[in-house]
Amino acid sequence: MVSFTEENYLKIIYKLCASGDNGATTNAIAQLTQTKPSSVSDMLKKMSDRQLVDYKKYQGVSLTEEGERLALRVIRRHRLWEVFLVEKLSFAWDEVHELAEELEHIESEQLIIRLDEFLGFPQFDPHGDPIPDQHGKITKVKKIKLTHIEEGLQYKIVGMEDTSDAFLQYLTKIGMDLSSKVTLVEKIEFDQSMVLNINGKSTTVSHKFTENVWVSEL
Amino acid sequence: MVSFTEENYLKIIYKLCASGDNGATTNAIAQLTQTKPSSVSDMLKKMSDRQLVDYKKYQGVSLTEEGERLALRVIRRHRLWEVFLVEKLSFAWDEVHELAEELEHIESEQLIIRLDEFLGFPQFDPHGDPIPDQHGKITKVKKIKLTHIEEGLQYKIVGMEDTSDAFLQYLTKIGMDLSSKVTLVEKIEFDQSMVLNINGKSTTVSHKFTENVWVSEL
DNA sequence: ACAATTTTTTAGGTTTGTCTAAATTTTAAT
DNA sequence: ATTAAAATTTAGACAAACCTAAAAAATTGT
Ligand SMILES: [Mn+2]
Ligand SMILES: [Mn+2]
Ligand SMILES: [Mn+2]
Ligand SMILES: [Mn+2]
Repeated sequence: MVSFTEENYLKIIYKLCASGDNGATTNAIAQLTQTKPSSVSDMLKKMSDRQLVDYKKYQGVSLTEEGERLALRVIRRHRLWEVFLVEKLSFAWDEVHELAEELEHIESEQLIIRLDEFLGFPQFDPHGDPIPDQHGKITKVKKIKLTHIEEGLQYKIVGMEDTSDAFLQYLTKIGMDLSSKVTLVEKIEFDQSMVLNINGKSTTVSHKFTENVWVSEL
Repeated sequence: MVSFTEENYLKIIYKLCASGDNGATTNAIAQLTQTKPSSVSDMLKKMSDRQLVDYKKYQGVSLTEEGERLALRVIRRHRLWEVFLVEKLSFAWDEVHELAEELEHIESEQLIIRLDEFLGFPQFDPHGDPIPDQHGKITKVKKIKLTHIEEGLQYKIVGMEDTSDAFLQYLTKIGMDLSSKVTLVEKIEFDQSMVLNINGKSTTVSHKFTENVWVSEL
């Protein structure tokens, strides 16, 4: 049996390891769990004893095979609940994260199998992130950061790096969402900001912004 | 903020007070929470400090107004989730209790409002129990125990006292469910067992059985 | 009324997950 | 190669919710 808290740690460690190539650091985990680094150290020791993570003092941490299996289960549940909330209960995509953060911990294989079926076996969540199947397998999509798009080509938004409410609300404000079509109008060398054409409308966005949006070529 | 555990206590105390007319006892609560009486004593003291219950040592316990408000919120959530699981995810009525026991603690007013709407504002849960509205108001139905039905009249099943899996499975086995139609064929004075006509089929049931089924006259 | 039994509470502990403050290790800067 | 700074871990505590064993209060039977 893996606790609520352990599930949150597993998910966070999974994500930190997936983005960077080396293990997750104590401080990074503390920030995402909203706890102190000392608490994280404690927890990592316990999870290491339980063989959920590979951990050597001062050396960062990564998931064991079992840990990764469990992490992917939580991610699957999180994203399926997000689809449910948006598709069935008509929540906006920027309102569902916190709720899914709780729902993901309901422990029942049957529940998730039936929810998946009820939703029509969705492949992606409302933020464009792939939903692992029952065996933890994820559909990989070829995607690049908005930062690196080229003039003359057409792109489709497929996901966001930052999924904070603030960011998602800003996206809504400038009329960008999943499957929006984008082309590069002009790249400003000075500060790497970009003038984009989003669904026909021209908008200027910062480098920080373009680093947080994933697109794929059409 | 009321914790997961407190919500379970509130619900249990509500139900114990609703059935019997005097307050809930420590032992009864311990049995339903699956804890020891000493743990219940501890918890009651804490909940009393927080003004969720009226509690005097050795005197049993009942809910304050605030406690009752919170209890009804949890009951509402529990029953709405049960409807969701049966109506939308096609679970059987005897499979949903444990799951709803977890889902009921997800904290979000909006979630429940939208779930209620999605389900079409149901009045009763899959076991025939009324669902409190947003303000905690419950639709009362005139109902009697199966034990007290009379010959010559027609009755409809409207709820169960015992909602354990064992009981619900037995009901399924003898072909009785919510809104089944029942008439009394014969009452055996010796042991108070009854021969019933359930949807046209004749079945004999014990006194213990009839004490656990609620019906209303048609 | 009084002893026996049952119910309830108190005392003292445990586990989980967190904290602050202090110590240690690693990394970065001279 | 030292030293300063940053990251991490340890030490010692705490709150929530539970436990067992023992004490106290309430109830029951005679
Ligand atoms: Mn979570
Ligand atoms: Mn998502
Ligand atoms: Mn519950
Ligand atoms: Mn029910």
